[in-house]
Amino acid sequence: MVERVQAVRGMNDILPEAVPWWQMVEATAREVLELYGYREIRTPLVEKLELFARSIGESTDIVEKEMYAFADRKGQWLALRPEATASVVRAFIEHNLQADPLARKFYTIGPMFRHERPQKGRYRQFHQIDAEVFGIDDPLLDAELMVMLCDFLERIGLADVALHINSLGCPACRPSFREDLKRFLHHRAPSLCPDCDRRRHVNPLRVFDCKVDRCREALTGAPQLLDHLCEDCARHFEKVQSYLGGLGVPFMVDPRMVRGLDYYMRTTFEVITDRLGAQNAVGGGGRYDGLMRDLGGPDLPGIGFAIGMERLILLLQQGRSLQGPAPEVFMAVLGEKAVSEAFRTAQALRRSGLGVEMAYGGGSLKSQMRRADKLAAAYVVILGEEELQRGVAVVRNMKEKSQKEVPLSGLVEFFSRRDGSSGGAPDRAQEPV
RNA sequence: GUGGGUGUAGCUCAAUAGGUUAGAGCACUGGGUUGUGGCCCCAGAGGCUGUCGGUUCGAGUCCGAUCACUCACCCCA
Repeated sequence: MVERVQAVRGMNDILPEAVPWWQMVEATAREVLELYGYREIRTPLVEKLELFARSIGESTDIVEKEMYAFADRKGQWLALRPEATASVVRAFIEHNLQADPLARKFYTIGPMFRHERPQKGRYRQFHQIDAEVFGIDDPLLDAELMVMLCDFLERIGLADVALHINSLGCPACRPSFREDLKRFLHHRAPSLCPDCDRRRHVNPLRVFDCKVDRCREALTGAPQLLDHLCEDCARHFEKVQSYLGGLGVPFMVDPRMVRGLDYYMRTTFEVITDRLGAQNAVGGGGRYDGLMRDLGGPDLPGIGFAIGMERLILLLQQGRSLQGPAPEVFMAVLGEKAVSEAFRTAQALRRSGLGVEMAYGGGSLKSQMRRADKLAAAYVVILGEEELQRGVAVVRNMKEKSQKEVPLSGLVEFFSRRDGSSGGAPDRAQEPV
């Protein structure tokens, strides 16, 4: 037997059955984000490796061991994007978009790549909905961004998720806190897990979200980031909270939430679920005011988030199904002579805007009816030689189980008259059978 | 990268302590009066038991390797 080529590990096919979910999520994302003034931008999947090393951080796991990096035919180091922010910032700088007063809020939807061991909710090619805003440091925007995220999640029908927020401080206050924390961790070093013992040198803040009990205990009495915020950061964070509170958006301050990309500062946030096993973050983001400058652009503040579409859809699918498009009309044909006329009729109906499926290869009327039923067609148009001679067709309403004869020349009109209510793809989530 | 679990029909699963021709449900195809769907009944098709090697008279079953899937660590969306 011939050996079969399989898909690359961790990279999934999205089959027609699942596509309605993806389309629903994407359409809702576009609708909601544009309501808040975001405009779509599309950047390449491949960038120079350097872009990610400089933005995400050389010592982060993503850059150190998870990137799909390769040299092209001319020896230039490239990488498949592991996230979207760096690319959007790059594009903003490259096209000098700060000159365009309309270009401040962006979104992009597409695949990202990280070479991790796949597991539930974590794949090597995965998809994100990503939003970024440049040039606004008003805490009102931080709040609006989170409100928008919650608004979106609510509209697609995701209820039981929690918004966690934190502030990571800024270059004015974080370094001194970092030193305090380092000193503290130095004393507790013997009781830390090996990972954290390493982390306390490289990225001490990350010790906070270690899940090992030992480490959690060792951290009691540790200096708190939120107590060390400078005046500006403290005021900023306070305003964010008060704006959120003002709209009645439930949130939780989580001082342990530290994010894994180096560029984050001040406001960070995550949307958490307890229904996805280990991968509990459905979406997350934060402020990155120094990033654009570090990438050689103007010194503009930035903030953004990313939503993991696979995780989102896993949650939405739990116990529910979403129906795909069904044809309005199924053309059933009897006898060779009727085929051409049926084909012509189907084409005329399609041009009038109806979805039409045909009985290819003929078969008994019974089998054709069965197929129409499986496809969930609203109507079956039956054309046999007998009807053909009289210039009519039988139109059967599958739901009503009623049928009548309609002149072939009047078919398009017949369907256009009852258009509006019956037409269109059913797009509603349904309970399982 | 590290550990655990699982690979039998398109899907979900069976197959007594190794023992003849590997079964069932769903799905699929055809039929149950001539040209009418869902329910029901009948029939049919569909598998080198992930792959390679080993033990044995004999392997779906035991052993090893490999690949894949899966869960967890790690990391993150």
